[in-house]
Order: sequence, then C-alpha cells, then structure tokens
Amino acid sequence: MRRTGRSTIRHVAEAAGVSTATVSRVFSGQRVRTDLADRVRSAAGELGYQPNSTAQGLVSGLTRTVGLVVPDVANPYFGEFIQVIAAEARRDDFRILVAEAPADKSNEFETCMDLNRHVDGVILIASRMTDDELVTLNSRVGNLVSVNRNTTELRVASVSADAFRSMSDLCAYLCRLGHENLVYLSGPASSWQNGQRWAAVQDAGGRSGVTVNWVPAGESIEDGYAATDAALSFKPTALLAFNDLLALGVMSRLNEIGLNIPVDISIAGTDDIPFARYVSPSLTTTTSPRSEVGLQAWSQLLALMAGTPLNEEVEMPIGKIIIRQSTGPAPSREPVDSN
Amino acid sequence: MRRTGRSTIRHVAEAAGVSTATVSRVFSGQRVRTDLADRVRSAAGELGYQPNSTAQGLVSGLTRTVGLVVPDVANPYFGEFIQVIAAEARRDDFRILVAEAPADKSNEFETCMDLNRHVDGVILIASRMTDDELVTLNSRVGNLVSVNRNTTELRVASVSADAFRSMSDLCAYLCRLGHENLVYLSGPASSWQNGQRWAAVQDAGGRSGVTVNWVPAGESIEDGYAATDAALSFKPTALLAFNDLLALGVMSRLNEIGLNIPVDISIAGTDDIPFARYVSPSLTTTTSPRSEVGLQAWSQLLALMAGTPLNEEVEMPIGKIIIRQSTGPAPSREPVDSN
DNA sequence: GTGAAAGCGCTAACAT
DNA sequence: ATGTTAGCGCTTTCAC
Repeated sequence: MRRTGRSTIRHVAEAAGVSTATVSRVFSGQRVRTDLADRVRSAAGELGYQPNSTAQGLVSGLTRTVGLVVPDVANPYFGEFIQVIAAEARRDDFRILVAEAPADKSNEFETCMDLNRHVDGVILIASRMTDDELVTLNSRVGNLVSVNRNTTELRVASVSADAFRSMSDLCAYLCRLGHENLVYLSGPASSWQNGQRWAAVQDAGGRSGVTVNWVPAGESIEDGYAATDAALSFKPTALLAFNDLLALGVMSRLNEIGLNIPVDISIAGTDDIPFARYVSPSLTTTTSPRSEVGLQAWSQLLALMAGTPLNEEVEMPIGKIIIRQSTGPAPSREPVDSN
Repeated sequence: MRRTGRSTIRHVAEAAGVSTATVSRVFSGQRVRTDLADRVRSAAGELGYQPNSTAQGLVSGLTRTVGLVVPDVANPYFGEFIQVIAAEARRDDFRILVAEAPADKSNEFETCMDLNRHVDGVILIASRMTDDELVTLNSRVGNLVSVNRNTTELRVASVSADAFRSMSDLCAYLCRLGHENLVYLSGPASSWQNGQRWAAVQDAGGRSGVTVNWVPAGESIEDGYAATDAALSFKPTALLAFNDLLALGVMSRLNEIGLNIPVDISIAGTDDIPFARYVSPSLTTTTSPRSEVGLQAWSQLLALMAGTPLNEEVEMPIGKIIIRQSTGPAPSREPVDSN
C-alpha cells in the first residue's frame, strides 16, 4: 500500500537541468532567474509535479492541519461551526481534520491525543472532558483552544458564548409574559453550557420567585421528544430547552398530545439553528454567535501556533434572544394539565 | 512557527540505551526482548514520546488520512454521511480531512487537488463537478471514489443510492392516492441525484398520464420556502422535493398560506433526515441508505488504496419510501388554489 | 543567483 | 533479537 509513483522534485530538477534547490525556490516564490524558473515550471507541468506535503511537513515541523473535535457532526449547529472555522483556516492555508466525540460513547481524550499526532493544533468544541483531562491534554497538545466551554481558570485558551446571559434574557422575557412555572430540559451534565443555562434559569427563579424545575433530557430531537412528558408533570407554563434540537422534539410531542403552542404552553430553545425559523410555530430561541466565536477561536489558535502567550482577557460574545411564535403570555388561570 | 520541541525516537533510544530501530520495533509491535521493550516503554512514557506521524508518513508514502468533500457540512444529511465514513475510517486507523464545496460558491476541483496533496485518497459526496473535471481529477488523484453520483461510465469508482427508483416508488404511491398534478422542486442542476429524481417524476408522468412540472428550488430550507409559490402556480395536488430540507421549507410556507397538509396538498421529501419524523405533520420521504452507501464507499476506497483494480459491477443500494402524515389522498374536486 | 550537501524523524534492509 | 545505515522528499544553510 504505497502511494503511486508520483514525480518528485528530483525528476523536475533533472528535466529542467537545475538543482533540486532551484526547483524548491521556484515553488516557494524565491528569486530565481526567469529563464530557469520557466524551465522548472514547464517541466513540473509536464510531469504533473506537486510538492509532497508530507516531506514539506517533515522539514518545517508543521502539518498545516488542525483538528476539530465536535460532539455531533450531524447537528447543524456544529456543522455551522465547522463551516466558519474551516473557511477561516482555509484562507490561512490550513486544512481541518474533523473528529467526532459523542458524549459517553467515545473517549474524547484519546481521540484528541491521537489527533494531536497529526496536526499543529486542535480546537475542541463544547468539550465534555473532565477538567483534569483537559489540563493534561493541554500539556500534551501544544496548541489547544476550547470553544464554548470556559476554561480560562484552567489556563487553557478558550472562547465561549455567554450562555448564562442569553438564558437569563430568555427567562426575563418569559417572566414578563407572566410565566411562573418553568421547566428546563437539561443537556448533558458534562456540558459547560448546560451548567450555565441551568444556573441562569435558577437565578431567574430566585430573583423573581418563579418556580423552576429541570428534567434530564439530552441533546437530540429524540431526547426532547422522550423527555417531554416528564417535563409536563411539573405543570409548567413554559419549557426551556438546552438546545433547539431538544426543543423541536418537545414541540413534536406537544403537538401529538394536542397542546397548543404557545396558547397552552410556551417553549424556547437555544442556538437558532436554521430549522428554528421554519417550524410551525416558529421557535423562540437565542442566537449563538458562531461566527464571532469561531473567528476568535481561530485567531487564538493562530496566536498559539505562532508562540504568542495566551491572552487572559477574552470577551464572551453574547447571543441575542429571538422571539418567534412558540412563546406567548402564560395561560391566564391554572397551569396546563396534560390529561 | 515550529512545533515545540517534542522528543524524538533518538531521545527515547538514548534514554533506554538501545538503538532507534529497537524503539521503532517496540512501537510497531515487532518482537523485541521483553526487558528492552520495557525500558523503551518507560523511557517513552517519561519523555512523553509519540511517534511523529509526518516522518512515518514520509517513509511509508502514506498519510493514513483521506479527504471527504461534501456540498454542505451543515446539512444533517451530509453530517450523517461524515459520521458513517469517519467511523469506518477510524477503525482502519484513518483520519478524515473534511472540506466543503458549496455549489457554485467554490471551485470543487481545486479543493480536491489541494486536498490530494495531503491525503491517500478522497471521497467525493454528491459532487457537482463536470464530467470532464471528474475524469481529470481521477487521473491526478490516485484514489478517488464518488458517492451519490454514478460515474461508472467515466471509469471513476463510485457508489450511489438508486435515486431514480426511490422517486419512482414515491410517485407510484402518490398516483395510487389519486394525485394527478405533481410539481417537482428541483435541486442544483449539477447534482446527479437531482437528474435521477426529476427523470423518475417525468417517467411516472408519462406512464400514468399524470401532469408533472418542475420549478427550480435549490437545496436549503430557505430555497424550499422561496420556491413554494412558484410551485403552487401549477395548482398541484402534491409536491415532490429534491430533498427533505427543501420540503421542510415548503411546509413552512404552506402553513403560512394556510394550506392544510395533507388535506389540501401533499408534500414529500427525500433523505429522511432526523427532522422529517418530528415536524408536524411528519414528512413522507424516502430513506437514503447512508450506512450501506458509506460502507461501500469506504471499502472501495480501501481497495483502491490497496491497488485492487476497480470493480465495475456495483449494486445500487435502494432506499425505501417512508409514508408519514404529509401525504394523503388527492383533494376530491378542484386542484388547490392558493388564493 | 545557484548548486552541493546536510538533515527533518522515522522505517527497513542488511549485518551481526 | 539487535544495531548500523541508507534513504523517504523536501528545505535550507553554506559555499561559490
């Protein structure tokens, strides 16, 4: 299993009657007498020569590739993250090695260690690793940045959207609508954002006297669908979901039961995936500033790779709440009953 | 910008008092005296040594990385493809370089050529390249397999779901429900599957005397939403979409207009993305046998990389139609009017 | 401006 | 079973 016999720099050098150094210089844009350069280029063209990036990598000590680790490739939310970062990377002539680390189903730490042998840096999106693992990983992986998991106190470079703030805004909005009994459908316990969001819900409860509860759900549509009945057992007037996927699953179940959204019950998600706007009723949610976060993550990684010491002060980009049709005033009398 | 001074095989060899060859043997699982092996392993452990994959790649002529080119990372349909192939690749100790080639917005050919310098093979998903480009690419890229675009007549390895067959089944089903005026919302003209699907619709029309028309749409939810009104101008009783995303966008618009699905009009998609089951009404669609196609694609690529000549006879995996609530009997009298 | 030669970290003959 | 050594394809001093 060897790569098929491509032509090497030596073939080009011989064909052009120059040294390999000259060929190398032509391809890296250094000054070379024009007639020589032309001969090199035409020889390279005929031979279909392309520099072997592995050899280049060996001497430069760089792969010009970074690893991207996400919990779920099929979640459009992460898909858009990949888009943003890959586009940015590409303009800097980097490529993206994508690896999936589904919660619990895989060893995220090992995945990263393996990836690390092949890349110049890694970006961890919404990592579910333990703090210890993350610290260890950071000491092994030269250039690591953690996205949507605040790890500054672990001295690991990171940039995250302000998940607490968005959820607080959402809660405040629901309170203004008269909701007094909220249930939060929780994401994975190991998710930092989940912690932030639930904290925000609790904070809103304490601040306003609103009853708040939570039920474990997960992060997929199926999970939302499955957790709905448990959530309803608290007789809430509004449901808050860890992410939009969950919320969509909840809406499906609510429809099935015959509950009218938002008349009987309100529901809101988080992330603003493209579907959110197009379901019926359209889903109230909060934007997650993917581009802003993605760009910051990339420039942090670039800085790390350039050897710049980690910048301690990073602003948390904040998402806006997007009010659509799935939320409305709390039902006037009794909390909803799913009989 | 150089990788930070990792320890090399030589450091380990010196620390363990053996030759570099022995260290190499220990790591590749060859027979080595146990006491030596132990010394090597502990030295490696202390030094945090990990073999440099670039150097390994240079000597083996392999990167153990393959490129995956998809039209849209944020489309869950492609996300699931990535999952299937990445999982398969991983068990064979390969990693996946993901690149996006959005229709028209990028030069897919150049993307592939660039990718090719870094990988041992590439899998092209739903490629929108021209035939010429594809043939050229195939001659440059050692190991290429094209997924969901049948290219056997171009002598390019490929595996595709039987898009014609699924769409035919869907049409037959709608005809049985009494539909006599169908509109197909078209995907990108450069998509092979789009051609197959539209051909199937036309075929069904010719076979049964049903009126069929098409409108250009695209491949995103937004595209479906935007194309709905044009589709309705044909007064169809049922709508067929290039993919589920489009169908979801259509449903959104239909709801907005106040049309009752499936009483006033039926709508079906293709791909069976997870959302399809959970929208209201749930979406009739056809499965796309991602796992089957993905697995076949991987094993074809593996065969190519091993130098096995390309197998001409490949079965097209076929998807099943999934009947849900978005389709029903044709309205008894007049075709729908969106007044 | 150009070439000769060393060497990036590793593996695979080839000796022993 | 282990060590020595010659490269893999490229870039980069260092002479010229």
